[in-house]
Amino acid sequence: MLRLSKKVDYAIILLSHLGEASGPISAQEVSSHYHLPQPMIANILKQLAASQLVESTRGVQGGYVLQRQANQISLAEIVRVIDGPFNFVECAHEPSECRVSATCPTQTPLQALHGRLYEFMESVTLENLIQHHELQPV
Amino acid sequence: MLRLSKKVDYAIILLSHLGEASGPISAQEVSSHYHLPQPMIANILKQLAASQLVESTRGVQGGYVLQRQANQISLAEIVRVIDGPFNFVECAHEPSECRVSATCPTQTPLQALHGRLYEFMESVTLENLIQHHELQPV
DNA sequence: TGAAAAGCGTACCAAGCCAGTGCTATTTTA
DNA sequence: TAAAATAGCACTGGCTTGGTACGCTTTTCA
Repeated sequence: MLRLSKKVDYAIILLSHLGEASGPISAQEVSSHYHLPQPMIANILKQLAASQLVESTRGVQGGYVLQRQANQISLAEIVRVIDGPFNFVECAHEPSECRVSATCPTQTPLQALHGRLYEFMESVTLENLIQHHELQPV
Repeated sequence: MLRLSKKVDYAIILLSHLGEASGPISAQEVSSHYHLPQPMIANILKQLAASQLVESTRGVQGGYVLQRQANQISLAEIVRVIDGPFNFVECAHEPSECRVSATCPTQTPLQALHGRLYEFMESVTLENLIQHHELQPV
């Protein structure tokens, strides 16, 4: 639990791969390179394209390239695009949906915690993930 | 996604409540105080007791008390006890279960990321959550 | 001594989510 | 015009999560 979804894992791999390539890469290429299911990969790339993280070219010799530089793409953004908004605790975005928000003794610190994690994930870029850089402190 | 499970949320509330109480608190008391389902609360307290986070006393006037001081209980431990081992990425504990571990370009940095998050969650104590303390940097 | 208050153990279930699939249409190039 | 690609859907099976049920033991107290 509390793990990145498989789709996010795949997205990170895909984006890293694109980040290191020079030309457009097709879903087919990536899926055969990593032995991952092609339809899955294709779907994720579609999502990334719809969210303007990658640019797509149709047709023969088409494929995907990063739309921004790797140091301009944060882990938080990747997660958000694939899995939807990041909610470490329910009350972070929808306090009204929490049954105990009126009496909850830990709401404030949990929201602070959420903020800290979010900043952390914002600070980690695709470039960090590609280059095996030491991750800088939060 | 990437959120604490409801059970962990409840566990944090429970433990905070116990941390601020003087005597043993029963499942009944907590559930009526926060308007949470009693069987759910009882189950979580059982788990916490089985994991030596809280101490239980049976019988009339029985209930639960923290077994350690609030500054000796980390968020990581609460999550681990309720949800099982924390696996931000699959490869953090079971590289063999990852289909692409041989060729994955981001394994090392993701594991580093996992380590950073884990340390962070280790560093946040129940006391922090109770006292609305500023969370210290990672 | 027995009823009530509390925890213990374990099994169970329904709804929702996630990983993965399928299909058809469109675009581009050779 | 065929082949290689993306685009846009809709669908599904299985696992996880949140929550429930039930019978048992321990302790207190009238």
